[in-house]
Amino acid sequence: MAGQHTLDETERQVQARLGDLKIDFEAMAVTSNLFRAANSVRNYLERTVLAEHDLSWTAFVVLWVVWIWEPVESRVIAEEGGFSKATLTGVMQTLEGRGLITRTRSRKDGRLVLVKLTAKGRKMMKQLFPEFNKGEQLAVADLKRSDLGSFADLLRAVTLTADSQKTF
Amino acid sequence: MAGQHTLDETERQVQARLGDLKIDFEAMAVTSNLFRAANSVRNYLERTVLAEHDLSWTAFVVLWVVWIWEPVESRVIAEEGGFSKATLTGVMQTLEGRGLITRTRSRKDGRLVLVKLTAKGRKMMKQLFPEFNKGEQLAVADLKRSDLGSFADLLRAVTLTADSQKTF
DNA sequence: AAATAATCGTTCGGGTACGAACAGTTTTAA
DNA sequence: TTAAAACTGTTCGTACCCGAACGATTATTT
Repeated sequence: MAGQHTLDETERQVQARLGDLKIDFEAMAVTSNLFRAANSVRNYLERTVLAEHDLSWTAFVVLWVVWIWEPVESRVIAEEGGFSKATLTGVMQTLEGRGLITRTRSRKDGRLVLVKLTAKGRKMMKQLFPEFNKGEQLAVADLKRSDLGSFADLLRAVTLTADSQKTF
Repeated sequence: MAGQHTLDETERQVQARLGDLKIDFEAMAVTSNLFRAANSVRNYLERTVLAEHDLSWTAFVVLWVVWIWEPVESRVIAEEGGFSKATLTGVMQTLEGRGLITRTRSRKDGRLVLVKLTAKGRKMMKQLFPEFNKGEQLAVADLKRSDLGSFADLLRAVTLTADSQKTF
């Protein structure tokens, strides 16, 4: 994954293909490294912690959100997890089939579906999350501890900016 | 996407479910915001720039790598783009069907497949990439320009750390 | 109260996404 | 040089992943 080409070389190639068109290479470096980093951490966690429990990334995110906020409506899970309602339906069918969550239609509002963990699901998360957090710790292990706060702030700022562009 | 729950509230809920088990909340904040940010930027770019050209995220990444480094071997594209060879095969079949790339077996090494853009593919990228870069610019528009360099460095460090954990 | 609009979760179709198994090619060992 | 090992890209099976269209429910308008 860690590209074998240098940043300089890449910039030269881009410029060669675009003539003297102005490109913002700093923005490009940030976003491309953002995707690389997210991909690497995700792959690492999927192949280690999550694989042991036979969970996909999205399945884990769903379980996590439900674990923290149950009972919780489907739309909240989708919004909190950053994927579509369509995706969520499929993943929840899998999780329900494995006996990790339950879905019940809300009595107050017939449009809503309330999601909860089963006892089995709660037991899994209680064991799984500390392992997952160990993996998160490893992923940032080479960073200066004092940088973590501002790093998270920068990431939050990017999220806010991108999300605000959503509706235009 | 931007979670409606505060960070403090989330931490309290996690701790309530784990008793006094030690959790690294700083690492958690970094990684969860990393995924949020990557997701938001990706969704934004997919819905705007890429949708206009009817391209998926991965399809764009493939085109980009080929555009810069053609002729390039399949394995390099997969490594550079951060996805599996199996995924790549499917995406390239789509792109070949749309007449954007060509695949030819290497004469020097019969195992390799060399990928190039067609004239149509090159024309598309020449128009598309500047638009894409405009989107990247927007995604980091609210950040201080002077922070971009160290931000990219932090992201690179996370990638290196996570990738080095890959083989254990 | 009746028509209209908004919201929610599901379904559908097509395109990723991955690990594992595979066949073909090249390299290495013996 | 022949057998074993390593490597590359494809196929297979299963599970996401999304936008669009849909039916059901609730809210808003008039």
